[in-house]
Formats: sequence, C-alpha cells, structure tokens
Amino acid sequence: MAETYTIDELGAAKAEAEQLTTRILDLRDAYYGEDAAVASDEEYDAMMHRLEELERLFPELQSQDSPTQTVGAARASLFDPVEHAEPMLSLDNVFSIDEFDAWATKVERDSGRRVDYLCELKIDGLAINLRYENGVLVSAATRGDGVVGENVTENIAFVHGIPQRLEGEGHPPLVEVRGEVFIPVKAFEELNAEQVALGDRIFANARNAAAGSLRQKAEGKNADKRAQMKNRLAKLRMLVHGIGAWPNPPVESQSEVYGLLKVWGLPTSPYFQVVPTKEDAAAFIETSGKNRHTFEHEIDGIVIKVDELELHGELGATSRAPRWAIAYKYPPEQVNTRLLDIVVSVGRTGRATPFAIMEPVRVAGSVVRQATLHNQDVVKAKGVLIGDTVVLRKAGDVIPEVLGPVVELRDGSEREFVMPTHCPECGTLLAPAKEGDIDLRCPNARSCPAQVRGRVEHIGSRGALDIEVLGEVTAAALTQPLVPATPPLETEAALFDLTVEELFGIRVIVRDNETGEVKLVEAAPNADGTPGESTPKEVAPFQRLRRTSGKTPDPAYDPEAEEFAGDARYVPSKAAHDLILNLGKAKTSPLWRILVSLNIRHVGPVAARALANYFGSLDAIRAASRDELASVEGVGGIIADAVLDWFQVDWHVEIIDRWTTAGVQFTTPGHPGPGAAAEQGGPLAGLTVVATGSLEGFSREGALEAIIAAGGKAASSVSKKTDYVAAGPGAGSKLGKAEALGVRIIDAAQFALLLEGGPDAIAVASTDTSVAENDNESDS
DNA sequence: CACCCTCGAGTTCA
DNA sequence: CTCGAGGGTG
Repeated sequence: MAETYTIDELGAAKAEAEQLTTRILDLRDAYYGEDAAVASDEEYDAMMHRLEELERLFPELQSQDSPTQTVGAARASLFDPVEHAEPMLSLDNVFSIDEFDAWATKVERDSGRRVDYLCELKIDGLAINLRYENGVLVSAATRGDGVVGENVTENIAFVHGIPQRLEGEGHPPLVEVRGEVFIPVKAFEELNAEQVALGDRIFANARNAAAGSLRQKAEGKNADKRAQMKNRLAKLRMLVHGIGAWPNPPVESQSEVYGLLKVWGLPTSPYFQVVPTKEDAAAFIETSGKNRHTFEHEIDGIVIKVDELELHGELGATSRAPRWAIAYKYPPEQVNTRLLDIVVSVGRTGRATPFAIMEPVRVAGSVVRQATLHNQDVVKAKGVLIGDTVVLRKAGDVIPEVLGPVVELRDGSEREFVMPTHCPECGTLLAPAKEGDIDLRCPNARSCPAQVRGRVEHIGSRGALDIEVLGEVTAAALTQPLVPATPPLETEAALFDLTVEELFGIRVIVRDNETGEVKLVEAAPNADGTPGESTPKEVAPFQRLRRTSGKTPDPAYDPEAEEFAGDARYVPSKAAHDLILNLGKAKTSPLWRILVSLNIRHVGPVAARALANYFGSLDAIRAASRDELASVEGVGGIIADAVLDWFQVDWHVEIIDRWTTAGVQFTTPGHPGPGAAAEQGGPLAGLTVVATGSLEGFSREGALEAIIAAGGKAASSVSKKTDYVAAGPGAGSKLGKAEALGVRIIDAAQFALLLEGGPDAIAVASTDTSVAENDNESDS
C-alpha cells in the first residue's frame, strides 16, 4: 500500500536524509579511525534507524550508496566471494637488469614513440581491490584468483587511511582502486612482541602478519578478542597504486592517476618517480635496492609502468599480465629450507641453548646451516617442528634467523621439539638458575666438558687474556676427555701448568660437518725435536683445523669403536710451543684482563676495569665488603653479589691458588691500594668516545686503550652522551647512528690529534669549515 | 621510571 | 655485529 506525500514533504525528507548520510559516514570514518568515538553507539543507531525509516517512507531516496546499503549493513559477510568488476592481473617478473632492459626495449619498439616510465616500490603485502560507487566504499576484496576474491570489507574498515567516502565531487558511478595492504616494519615488530606476550605464535614475516591480521574473524562477541582484533587491524596501512574498472578516465598518465587518487583522499606512495629513459629506471632499481631497508614497509622489488595511459591500451595484456608493466624482483633475503633437527648446546655459563640444524642453503650471500633458537619458549613461539620447511633470513644481513614454519608444506611426519631434561654433554639435570627463569642451565659448572671448554676458550679470547693459538679448537683439544682418558685440563686451574710435552700427547678427533669425514689430529714434535719453523702455515697451527674442517672436536665420537675415515694429521710442534710461550706472556697481563678470564658473572671488560682500577689487586677485591664493591662506579649490588659468591666456591679459589703458583700477576704494580682510584686527568677527561671501522694507525684494541689512556671513556655503542665517534673505513651502523644523533664524527687523523691535545686540538677543524677538514682527509 | 649501557651468545667472513 | 636480557644511573 503506497503512502502518499507532497512534493514539499519529499524535499524536506531528502534534505534530512542527505544530512544524516553525511553525519553517518563521518562518524563511520571516525569510528574506524584512531579517534575516540565522536558519538555514542546509541546516537549512531538512532541516525541509522531514522535514515532507514525515511527510505522506507520515500523509496525515491533509496540509493546504492546509502549507508543503509553499504558497509556495516552486513550485505556480504566476511570472506564471501566477490567478483572483481575488472580482473586483477598479476605482473610478469624480471630478475636482472638485463632482463628488464630487454623488456623495456621491446616496449619502446612496440610503442613506436618515446616512453616515460613510472617507477615505484613493490610493497611486500596483500593486493586489495576497493570498490567505490559514487564515491562511497561498497566493498573491499582480496585478489583471490584474480577474478574472484574474498570479501574483507568489514575488516578493511579498521585499516587507517582508507576513506569510507572519497573526498571531492563528481565521482564516477563505479571505480575500482587497487592497492597493497601491508604492515609497516615497526608495527610488525610490535605485533610480534605482543604475540609473544600473549603466548601466541609469532608471524614469520610482515606479509604473513598483514594477511593474518586482515583475515581475522572475531568469534562471538568477546570484547577482549574484538579489541585485540581492532588493535591488530589498526597497525595495517594501505597504499594504492592503480585503478580497475574505470571507463574514460579524465587523465592521460598513470602519474596523473596517482595525483587524482590523492585528491580523492586515498593514500598514495610518496616514493614513485617518473623517468624519461630505461637507464634512469634501472638506476631507480639500483638505488632502491641499496635502500630497501630504509622504507617504512618491506619491499620485494620495483614495479616499472609505462606512464602514458593511451599506451596501456595499445600494448594490451596477455591473459595473465599487462604488457605495459613489469616487476623487478630483488633476490630473496628469505629462503625456505628444511629443519633437520633441533639440538641443544651448552655454553660457558652452562646455559642450554636449542639451535636449528638445517639443510644448508644460501641466503643473503652465504651458506647457512645453523641458527640459534634461544630457548624452548622461542621454539614454541615460532611454532617450528622438526622436519618442517622453515623460512630463514639473515637479521641485519648477518645473523641467521629462523622465522617460522611453512605450515602448508607439512606432511604429518614432523615432530615437536622436546627440551631435554639433562645436560647433553655431561648428563646433569638441567634447572633454571632462579625461580621463574626461562633459561635452563647445567649446574655442573666445574666438570661439564662444555662449560670447561667454553671457559678456556673465553680465557683466550680478545676481551680476556687475548692468547694467540688458544681459540675454539685448541680449547676443545685441551679439555676434551676422550683421548687420552684424562684431558690435560680438567679445569682452567691447570692452564698455566701446561707443558709442551703434555701438548704433544693430545689427539683430537674432528668431524667435518660437510663431508662427515672424521679426522684424527695429533700434536707431535718435529723429527729433530726442535720447536721447528718448517711448517708455519702449510700444515698449520690449531687454527688451520678451523679452516679445513671448520668444526670443533666431536665429543660424542668414540675413537676406539671405529676406524678413522680420514687421514691422521699431525699438528706441528710450533703451535704447541707458541701456546706455551703465549701463556707465559699472559701471566703478566693487566689485572682487569685476569679478572675477565676468571669468568665471574656480569664481570666483563668494563666492570673488570672498574674493579681493577679501584682495588689494584685481587686480594683487595676479595677482602672488600659488598658495600665497598658496590660503591665502585659501574658496579652495583648484583655484580657485587656475583663477585662475593664467586669467591665462595672451592674450585674457584683453587684457580687463583694454582695460577698464583704458576706466576700469574694478580696485582697492578705500583697501585696505591683500594679506593685510590686515580681521577686521572688527561686530554680526554670527562669525554666519551666511540671508535668504529678501521682507524689508520690503531688496532681495534689499540684505539680503545688509547682512549682510556688519555683519560676518556671508551663506549661500545653510540648514544647522545657520546662526545666523539672516531670512524674509519668499514664503519657500520654506528656511523649512521652518530649522524642521526648529531654526534661529532672524526677521522683517524683527527682522532690522533684528539688523543694528544684533547678537544682543543681539533676545535679549529670544526669551526673552520672545509679547508681544515680537507687537510685532514686529503691523504686517504 | 626511562634511558643508556654492558653482558653473553651465536654466526659468518676476510 | 646484532639482539635480548637485565643491570646501573640520573
């Protein structure tokens, strides 16, 4: 039964409906955006009801773009299939500049005229199609198979920056806008941190995180879940880069399309560039590749498009991809490989660390077969099973990192990793050091072979006594309990009692990880019994083993049970003699180095220096009270406790006793005694300097020592408290950080001047501009 | 309490 | 060299 009404009534209703529509859409934008609610849900509902009522009373007012018909009206539910008005094609790929050049050459030939190229970043995200009717968002869908995608309208509404209604006037009745939904790198890291906090699985990469977030479904009405989901979606962003169905666009080029999209209030990328030649496009590919980690989002390549729209039509498309655009793909920095096993290693502190053993694979320039998994919680959080295909990358382009499993490739044969209850090396029951610790530790500090080996290696390391020859393999050789039955070093207490004769008896079994070949290596005197200079590099000191086999002795290998597959090799006596010689020299190392080599918890080079400066001898440290220890700058209650605890252990004291007997110096000669820590002036007094890269005239250690000797503080990382960064060739991220913080950067020559005469010596160079600096740098 | 710093561990390369 | 964890300082 039709209702009757006058023209005036209709006019008034129309005006009211338009007003309501505007307010409702505004509210919707605000609601889905980050603003707090501008109106209450009740007010919103009331407006919707009133609008529905008006549309019922005046059917003329109904239109496709009314809010009652669009988002939120549950026209299509989440993940329902949506057919794109225009198919979403994919792009053909090229993987080298040569291939790109070939593509561009063909395009230019087929075009028959000059071609401008539009270059843009290829965002690693999800392709999404937004359908606007008369300027109002009516649906958002994933790419799907290109013809039919999944409806994600409900979720996309929470992604910031996607307008529910386009700005401006005179929008076409139908336009499809294509773009990429992604999660910015920063937000991705936050998200994974939150996932860990919630005990949920972390996302393997930004792309998965974006896809996972967009494909969430809020189950039921659980408010927490809904809030969490909204929070995740709010981290997503979208950038648009194209247009689907749109007959007769009012512009002539792709770049003008972007301009128009921007005017409409759609988010476009700030990074695109139109260039006149294919060489310029190649240059864009080159530079963007170098900077690929500096953008807010991950990129996996560059997209090059012919800018002129008319050419798009002329060049046409194949069934899969347009001929007027191409994707240049960067070599993957993430690869898939097989997780063969997860095994547990024990470090010098006894911490049991699971790590992944993988099918060797090349990633970002080197072959990787192992990566740490930190602890059992991380293994769980990453969700990897033994036998999985996993995603591997190099964090910071250096450290291999397992990101997560490729779940789709599982065949059911995978098994879960079970953290061992006992130490894999000595069989002692593993336990957390203190209540609530995630890390498990082997409490058998004195005798666990892994820990003794680790401590001995640490003693030889650069930060401690810096003993040449005493590296990973030597430490293992000296402590491995298999052949002979008792190792020369049961603990580090016997280190300085070693004799050349003892070393000659050492045989080491090394298993080559690549070939699986087992080798016996034995130290032996030269035929004439002399220390022998005859075989310096060829047959090698102990380090040579690292080169050829690369691996530590295999403690699980029983030499009696099997014949050796490889040759027995003899380590020349030179290495043995050198080791003894270097150990002898190390006995008079500075006190702080001796302290570091004692392996006291939390006492590294810095804390050790502080303690050594203040107390001057180990005896003084031993006699000090907790308060006195903690009064030293850089030492607090926890380190003080660690020092006190260390002296309580019998076999620790035995180390001191035996080292003392062997001639190790535990006293700084001429130190006036505790508390007299000299407030040494020096040209660098009160200044903090960081050295990075290779500084001509200084070794890494030398630069550090020089800073301290000049009375300055040698910091290991750049912060705003840093006064100078001395940077040479090969300086890495520290240089960038210094620039970002505005810290003064100096070169090797200026560094030398600074050490001599303090800040005044180079103050001239800084105020006087280029001339003075050129003088300093001219010889590089 | 925020910020900065050190410690400790793992990894690969020249 | 980088990261996470956790200590120290203002």
